[in-house]
Amino acid sequence: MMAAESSDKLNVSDDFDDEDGPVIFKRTSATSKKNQLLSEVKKSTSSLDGQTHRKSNGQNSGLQNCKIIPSVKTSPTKASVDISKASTSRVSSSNVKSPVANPKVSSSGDKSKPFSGSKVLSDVKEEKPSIKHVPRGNYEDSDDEEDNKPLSARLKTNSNHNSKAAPIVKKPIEDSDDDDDDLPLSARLSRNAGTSGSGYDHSDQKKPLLKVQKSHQDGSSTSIKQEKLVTGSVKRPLDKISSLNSSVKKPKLSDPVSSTKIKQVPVKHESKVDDDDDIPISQRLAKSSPSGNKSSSVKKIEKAVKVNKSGSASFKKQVKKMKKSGSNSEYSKSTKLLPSEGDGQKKWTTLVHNGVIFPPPYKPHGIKMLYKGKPVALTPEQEEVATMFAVMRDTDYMQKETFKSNFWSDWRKLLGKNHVIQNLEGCDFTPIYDWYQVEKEKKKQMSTEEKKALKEEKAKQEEKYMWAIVDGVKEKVGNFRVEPPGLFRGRGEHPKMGKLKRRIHPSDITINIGKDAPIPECPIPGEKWKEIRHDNTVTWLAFWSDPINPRLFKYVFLAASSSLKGQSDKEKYEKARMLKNYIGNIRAAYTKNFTSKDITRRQIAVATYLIDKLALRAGNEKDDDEADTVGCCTLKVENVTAEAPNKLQFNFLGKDSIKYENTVEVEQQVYNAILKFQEEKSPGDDLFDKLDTSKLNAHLKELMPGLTAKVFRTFNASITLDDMLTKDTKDGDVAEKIGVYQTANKEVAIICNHQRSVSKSHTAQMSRLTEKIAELQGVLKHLKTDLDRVKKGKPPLKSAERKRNLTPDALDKKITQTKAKIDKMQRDMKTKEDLKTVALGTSKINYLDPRITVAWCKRHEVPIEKIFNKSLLAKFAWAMDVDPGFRF
DNA sequence: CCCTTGACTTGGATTAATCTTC
DNA sequence: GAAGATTAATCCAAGTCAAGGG
Repeated sequence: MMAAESSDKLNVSDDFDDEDGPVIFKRTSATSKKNQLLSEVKKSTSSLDGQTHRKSNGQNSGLQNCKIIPSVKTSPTKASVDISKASTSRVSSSNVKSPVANPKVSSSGDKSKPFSGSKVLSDVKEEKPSIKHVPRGNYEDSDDEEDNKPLSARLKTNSNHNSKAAPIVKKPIEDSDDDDDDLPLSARLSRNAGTSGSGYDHSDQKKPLLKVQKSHQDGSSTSIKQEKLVTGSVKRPLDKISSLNSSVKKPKLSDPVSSTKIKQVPVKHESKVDDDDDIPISQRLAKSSPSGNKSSSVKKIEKAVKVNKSGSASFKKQVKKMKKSGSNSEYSKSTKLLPSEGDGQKKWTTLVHNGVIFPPPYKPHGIKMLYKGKPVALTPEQEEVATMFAVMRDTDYMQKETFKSNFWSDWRKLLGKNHVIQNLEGCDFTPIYDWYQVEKEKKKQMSTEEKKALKEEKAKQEEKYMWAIVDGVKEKVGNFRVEPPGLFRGRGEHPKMGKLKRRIHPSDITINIGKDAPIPECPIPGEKWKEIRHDNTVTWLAFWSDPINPRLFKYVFLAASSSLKGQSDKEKYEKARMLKNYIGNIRAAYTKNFTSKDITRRQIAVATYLIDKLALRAGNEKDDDEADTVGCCTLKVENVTAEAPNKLQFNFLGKDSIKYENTVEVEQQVYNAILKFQEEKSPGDDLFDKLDTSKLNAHLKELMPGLTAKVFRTFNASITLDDMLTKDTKDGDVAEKIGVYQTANKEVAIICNHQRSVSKSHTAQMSRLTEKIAELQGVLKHLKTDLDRVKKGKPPLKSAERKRNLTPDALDKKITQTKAKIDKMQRDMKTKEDLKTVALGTSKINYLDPRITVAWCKRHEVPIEKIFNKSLLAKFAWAMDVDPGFRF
């Protein structure tokens, strides 16, 4: 077997690896092309580049993409693309300007700090502004600058909305009265007045935010000079393009694609929704919705497709072939179809991959567990499950009755009714547990060489599953390993915890692959796949149904670094940025509805307010066989406690059963509305009884194309980061700047309630640090004494080990050093304590527009690697060449 | 509409790899 | 160089939201 396998492997890898043809970095979209072109050129140019670690295999174009891309190139593509949708906002705008800006900026940049910053900004903005359709155009600049307004001012504005807001505006606000609209709502109103429960104290953190009032300009100015260094030139195409593609997806209403079609849609909405007011804001605001769809043409047929260095001839050939036939024909076809159709749903043209890999079969260990003190022989199947349980002895699932009883019920099915083992209480798994500990120890004791060899062996086996070729580009596959059997570990009080998650076989798996691609060989001899599909409207490569909940599926997708994922990631952020242009009106609209007589409207208004201000999740309904957690729409009466005069105390379990505790000051009308919603209800009743996520999102969509509840979280997180970085970054060394970044990151994590459990060793670590500090303080004291004595001509105190005679100067220096060391330790200790329950990673991965970070790094000469690790760099390859002046 | 299905994003914990320290 | 700490990668559960069917 082994032999056979390995040989297979070899072949495969060969396939991927050979050739050398032009290395293709990206997939065939317009974007990628450009990148490719330039990549070579730029290579050494940009500093970023230099720093990034390039992968040897080249496949990871990501980094390389960062390079500069000639903006020019893009236009052609675009132009063609847009024809039909010329009207769409984003698209058109993008074509036009941006490229220009940079150069000038850089030149002026050096000196005039204050201004340079704004210049940069302006170009950036230009992107949007130019677009006529886009709601409110260039105000961004001003906005940015004004975020600094004192809280009070903002608050005021905010409240003002009531009166003024009323009519929804027809056009995108030119009057941007509230410049601070862009700010997260939280910033505007003093948020947590109270304290937050156990978690962390929100109040502290926010305050700083509010307080700061300096101007942003300095920040940007400095950055500018950098631009040259870093990027070298003007680019930005990526951005634009992205915007092009971005909104597309499932455009439905918003999809500008077919302008004709679209028109009708709006109308419909109007009548439907607003009663009092009139037209849905969205219509008014955005007359033409954004989104350009990437026309099929864009996709174009990349003939040149080759896998980077890999790809055996045969493989390659296949690919090529497919491409031709497939994409070409499709392409032409699609163009003819209705505009919207074409690519609308199409996610890829050719797709080649090798399927999935299965966990090894169970190897019985033969250790006998005890039942009522006596050894019991188990069949391998029974033993396997017993072992899963035995091994979990140290986890706290063992204290949960649900876990144990679910386990027992499933295990008993394997044992059979008449088995000697009649109950779990009589079972003693210790022998198995001990055996497992020994195995673990053995593994740990292996020499480094052995470990390495083992690792390599595994890598070799998996190599062929790690990659897929999508439209001719080699991309990493995210999770190609089928989940091994185990006991289900639900979070929180999950009713199904402890149930046996059975082994998955090939016959459970559906493979999705290109029509012309070879069907992956089933890795388990004698078995076969459940089904083969060729569905290019989805991105999954394989799926099986979840053994715990058969209504759900487990999918195999491409990795985050793939351009398919990157593209949608970018679209997500573009949508959130779009919200920035609508948020003023949205706030005005919901504020007005706080007092609507229509209770549904009022609930929608209040819910939207909470989502905006607190970044709550939407809150879909859940089944009884899931943990009982809530989001905004599913909040219960008991989850919100009113505290006169205008505070609300939230306390509930959110996603993953993470506790959300927060007390915030809210608009008086919101406070009143909540009281009203709670009237005559029991604690367990729904607070928003007239609402659910689909109604809420349907409403949001009327306010802005594509808007849904989750967009607010992205928006809130990213705008907060952008704002804090701009405000708080000062001149200083890199470490200080990174500190600013971390502070902002932490703020975002707190807003999003991203928590982590404190590590077991936390307390120990803290006390160790305390000890060390005390020790150093002792040293310091001695040094001081010595210094005094030396000055008086006396010899230092004996202390043998301690230094011999030192000059006063030397002692002085030592004292200073020691003090610094103590200081640093104390600071480290504080941040450690502060962050013990805060998870910074989640927001970095999912909520913070990487372009904010990249642009900031460029402006402030912070190496991007200090902020993004390798996988983040790969994931955010699409953001690397952002203009240094980029603002969210 | 409402409910179910399907597909994709988000998220904390676990595990593996790497860096620090004594 | 091993123990400890940190960080990165992996794992897989748990959300969000669109769409389809009745």
